[in-house]
Amino acid sequence: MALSIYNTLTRRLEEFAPIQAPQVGLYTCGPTVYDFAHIGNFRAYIFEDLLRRTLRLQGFRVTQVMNLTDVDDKTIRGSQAAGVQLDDFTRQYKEAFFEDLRTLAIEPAEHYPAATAHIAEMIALIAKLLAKGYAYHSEDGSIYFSIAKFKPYGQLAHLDRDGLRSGARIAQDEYQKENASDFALWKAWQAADGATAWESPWGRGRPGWHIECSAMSMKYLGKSFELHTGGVDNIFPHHENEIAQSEAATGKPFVKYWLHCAHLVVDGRKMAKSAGNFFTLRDLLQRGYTGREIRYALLSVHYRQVLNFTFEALAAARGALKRLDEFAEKMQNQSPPAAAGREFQPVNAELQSKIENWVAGHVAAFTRALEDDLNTSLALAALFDLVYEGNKRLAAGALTPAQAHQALQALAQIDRVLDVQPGITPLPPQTIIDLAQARLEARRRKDFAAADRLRRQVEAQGWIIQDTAEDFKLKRSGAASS
RNA sequence: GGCGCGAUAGCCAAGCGGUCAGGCACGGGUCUGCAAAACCUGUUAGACCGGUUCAACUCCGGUUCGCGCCUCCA
Repeated sequence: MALSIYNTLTRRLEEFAPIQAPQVGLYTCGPTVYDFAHIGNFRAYIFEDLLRRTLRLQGFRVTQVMNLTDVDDKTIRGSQAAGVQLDDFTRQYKEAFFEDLRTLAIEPAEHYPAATAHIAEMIALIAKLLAKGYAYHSEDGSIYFSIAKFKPYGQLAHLDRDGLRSGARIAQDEYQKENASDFALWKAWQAADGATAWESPWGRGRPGWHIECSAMSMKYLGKSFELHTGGVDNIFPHHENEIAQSEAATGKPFVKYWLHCAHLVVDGRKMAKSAGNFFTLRDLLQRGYTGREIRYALLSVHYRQVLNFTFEALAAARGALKRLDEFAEKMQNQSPPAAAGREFQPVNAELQSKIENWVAGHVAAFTRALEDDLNTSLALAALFDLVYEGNKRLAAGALTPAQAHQALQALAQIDRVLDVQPGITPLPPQTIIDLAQARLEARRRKDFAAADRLRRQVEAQGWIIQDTAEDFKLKRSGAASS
């Protein structure tokens, strides 16, 4: 089965077919680096990570580009408020962004072009649009794109010009434009811009927002490429304008598949600083949640569904991961010693085929779910079916070491996409180990009162003792995670 | 007004015209000194009104409610 994805352009589920397999160009709209990114942003980046990993699993060679918007109204305003140069202001948020990506196990893209490093490319693109008659000068020296000149305008958002006009807000600089829906390619310098300005053939100024994505995506991925993604709010006007600029300039189709993820709400309401339900990744880490828990929570809902982010959902993610961790550990303990290092020898061909039937079936179901427009909810169900069946066999004493090893390999395969790293349990501090050891000794003396007291001490510090036949295991409890 | 999305059990969340989604939480049981984990087992569904059909949570129409976008918010 092939990968099918929902294309915003056609509003249909389509089979994914690259322009020139196995190469795939993927442009993902990145952050505006004026503040720490919030979990809504990360929902989009995790969706893009999922897409990227799924494509790679399918054997495609992905070249991903994620832009960094480091010049716009907000970054300029922020740098001025902070009293520092624009570069210095945005640098700290760029660094924070990459740190957050690592926390969430988001695979790095191949390119992270910054807008300020591509002014020349943008100027060249604008010059081309002027030369072809798609753009015009306004009185103040800005350059606007004329949507009236680009007939297919509205194809992505499925808006017609009447629809645009009737509901459009009145832009402050509307009097500068021929049409209220025209958008800026180049903004003439204003006093509010301070020192932030570049020379252009049309005087000092700075680029409009949309032009950076056209210029940079085509620079790194070519005039036509496969995939372009972002949040649903980007459909209009940002992506619509990108199409207009790019196709007007090149005369070629810009992007084959447009994918957009739905928004995230918190407690059923739109996330807003004023509503007190606004969270950055850092806020959540401070509250004791881990990157993998947040990653799991964001991954567990289909990308085109509005995701209701709650602390209850994070608790559920923690519980689900615990189940995966326990499973991975059991399978490790049951695996043949040799399997840790190298390939083991299956007992015989008949056994081998049985193993593949039950383990591989779940992996196939997982893959099939992803191929169905990245249906992670369904994919996770397949994963937990594997867990359930493995546990059941183990409890029945019917799980051979070879099968346990197969289950582990399946888990590893699935985790190439999920990357929640099941089975990696943190080492307890020595004080906890000492307490648990003391309890074991009390238990062996049958001094259960002392043993229970020691157990409670360990639990108070966020650890759980699990007795085994020989000694004990230590697990983090959900209550006091870090 | 325009474009679009949704309503499934205590919470989160899928597929499917008839047959177990899955996770979290909760009840009972097995196991355990007690636990934990695991297994067995149980409880709570398809907003509302019509229609199509032998059969609708699933298809069609309508109603209600909620949400997103409509010029620089992922």
